[in-house]
Amino acid sequence: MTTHLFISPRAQPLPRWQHAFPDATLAARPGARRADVVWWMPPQFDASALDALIADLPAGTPLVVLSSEPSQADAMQALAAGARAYCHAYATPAMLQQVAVVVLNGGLWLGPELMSTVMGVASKQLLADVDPAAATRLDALTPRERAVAIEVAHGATNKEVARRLDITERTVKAHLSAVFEKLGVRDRLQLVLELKQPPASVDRAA
Amino acid sequence: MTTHLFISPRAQPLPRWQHAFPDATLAARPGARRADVVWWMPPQFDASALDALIADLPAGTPLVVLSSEPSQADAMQALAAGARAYCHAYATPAMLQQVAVVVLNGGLWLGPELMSTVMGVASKQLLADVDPAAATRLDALTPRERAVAIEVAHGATNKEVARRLDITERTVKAHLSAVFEKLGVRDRLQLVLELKQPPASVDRAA
DNA sequence: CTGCCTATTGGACCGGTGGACAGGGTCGCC
DNA sequence: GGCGACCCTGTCCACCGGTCCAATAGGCAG
Repeated sequence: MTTHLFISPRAQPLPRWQHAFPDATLAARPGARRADVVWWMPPQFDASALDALIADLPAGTPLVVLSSEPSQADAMQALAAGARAYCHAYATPAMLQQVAVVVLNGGLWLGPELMSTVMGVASKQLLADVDPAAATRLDALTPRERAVAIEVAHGATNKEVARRLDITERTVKAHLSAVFEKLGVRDRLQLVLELKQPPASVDRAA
Repeated sequence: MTTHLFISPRAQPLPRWQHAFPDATLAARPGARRADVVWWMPPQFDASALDALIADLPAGTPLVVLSSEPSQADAMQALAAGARAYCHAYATPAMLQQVAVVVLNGGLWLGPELMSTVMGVASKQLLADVDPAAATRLDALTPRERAVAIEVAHGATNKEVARRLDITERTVKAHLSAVFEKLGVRDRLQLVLELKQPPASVDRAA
């Protein structure tokens, strides 16, 4: 049985929530509650509150952000913070259940329009970003090392990498040390510079 | 009953496919077949073939791209073309079923690593549209702050910056804190990314 | 003169980082 | 079976990075 936790300042859960998930619990404020899916409906969108909420959630717990007035900007902030879905608070029970199914199975749910916007931008960016120079130098690395290197190249801390790759921070360090060694850089910052610089000029050509 | 169509050049379906979806049909070549979910496993990744395949699919039919050797670059191309999921061809039947559930409910399935990569990049890009703070540049800084920022952007440590500018390491920290604050970044790594990833212009008109 | 900004520095504090020891496991290859 | 990769985890420790608490001093606008 999957458990659902709705976090909302409102006194009563929306009827459609109960309709969709009769056994769901409701909390007025975020807490270190455990649940299979956490639904968050803030009175008004607050990025920092969302960050704090996600930080407190057990790793891997999917968060769905609900909004009575969805906006693209809010959705983006929600996704940036790590939410796995963003949808209308007054969506039909059937749709809420669909969303739950998606996030419970490791998916991302955004609704058609947002989805296409996100995918368009993301794929364009990543195609231009990961493909070119990086590949040539990264192929000396093992797949796992490469994954860590790419995360770091995007600015992630060890803790964040660990969370995203679902490994220990210690393991991240291990891979990272190997990466530094293989690429001949002294720290993560040099790694970023190495991967961002086009391969053209190898400055120690002297 | 949901119908599954596997498109693969191989003569026999993989056992795990049959295990996951006993009623699935197999086709060697793309065609205008109808199905609730289409799974495509190309002998090797081919972006144009993928485009053609998606064009022939009934609108709204989710496509899952399978790969026996997943790569981030291929995944990006698949997503750009409109695939709704990208996963390992030898994933467990349970995972394949999860993927099916996700895409059938309007979700996107990428696996944890790719997912975080995509979301990170996409949200950063889209937020830049919405949040002008992130687009702020060096001209908002005082001359001294700018000098420090540039040194750091070249990969210098605080100690190195201090030596080059002939000031105390402590002072470097002070300037840096101001820089972080003004540019809205959390640390030197984000600063480097901000300065390396230049144009604030997001050509999202398309 | 009175703020206000800028540049500079000090000390204390804490979390992030990277190296140096460890070890555990799986897999494929000889 | 051994041997070497790759992946994952652990502890200890020195160092770096960033923030918070200050303080001093010059320039500039009101």
